[in-house]
Amino acid sequence: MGTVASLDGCADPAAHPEKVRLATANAPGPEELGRVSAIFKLLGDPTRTRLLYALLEGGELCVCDLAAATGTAEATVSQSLRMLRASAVVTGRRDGRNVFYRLSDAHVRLLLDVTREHTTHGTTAPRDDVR
Amino acid sequence: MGTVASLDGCADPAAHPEKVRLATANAPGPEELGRVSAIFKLLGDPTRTRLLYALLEGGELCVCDLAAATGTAEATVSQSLRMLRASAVVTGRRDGRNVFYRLSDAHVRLLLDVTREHTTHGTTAPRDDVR
DNA sequence: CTTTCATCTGAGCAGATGCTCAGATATTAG
DNA sequence: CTAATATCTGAGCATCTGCTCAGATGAAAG
Repeated sequence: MGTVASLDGCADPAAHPEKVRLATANAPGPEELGRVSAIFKLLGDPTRTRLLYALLEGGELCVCDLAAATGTAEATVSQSLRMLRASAVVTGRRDGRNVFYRLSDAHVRLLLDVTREHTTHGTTAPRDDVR
Repeated sequence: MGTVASLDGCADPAAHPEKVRLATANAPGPEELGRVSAIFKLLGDPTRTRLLYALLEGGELCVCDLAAATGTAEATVSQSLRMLRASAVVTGRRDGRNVFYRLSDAHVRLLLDVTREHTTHGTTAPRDDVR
């Protein structure tokens, strides 16, 4: 049989065991993967995305400012911010009766920038060119 | 009345109209925002996240390889890839009976890298330190 | 042509998600 | 103290989402 490196065909478990092993070995473990996809899921809701871009542009805003800037009910904003805060996407700072929120760190800003650029002049044209 | 720049209090529509205007002006429009959050939503499902990190590490894999590498049914993998392809997150290339997928561009790789780093040694410790 | 294999697709269902509403909590003003 | 304001929270519901299953499609082999 020999160990032919690259042969197509997809039986047993997989066609390219080496690559598969490489992928499984270096990929994030279950827990880390959970955290990562949780972050993305948070950014994946339009309401929360709106809030985050408002913070990206506005710098630091309180709940009612965010509500006004995004056209969202304050209760909704508050709940959204709670989730974002729980995953350290945003950070809250209390000042009197207001709580001011901002993006937590440069990572988050980078994510927002990169993705916006990707969709703007990216490869984002909906395609289905495989077949 | 004068134009006092920064006064707390949150009536009328907002407490800090200037920042609000800044945020609303520079933020992505409805359509762009839809595309952006759609991208994030795609990355926010654990199954799809797994697939993407497998591609990030493995380079280029066919459907059955991805199924094996991620422990996911092939039908599920195929459907996930269809969504990812529709938003140009991955790209498919047919070779014989196999279809090989890879991450579309550097933007996607950057997103995966940045987020993984963010969760690893990031500010990601779940906190609720506002109150 | 028929068979085989890899991939794709549609339907149906269990589970998750976000918004709204009403009320609680916290902080400052009088 | 009480009143007022900003933010937070829990419950309920309408909606969406992803997985599974069965069958279709496309490409190569006999």
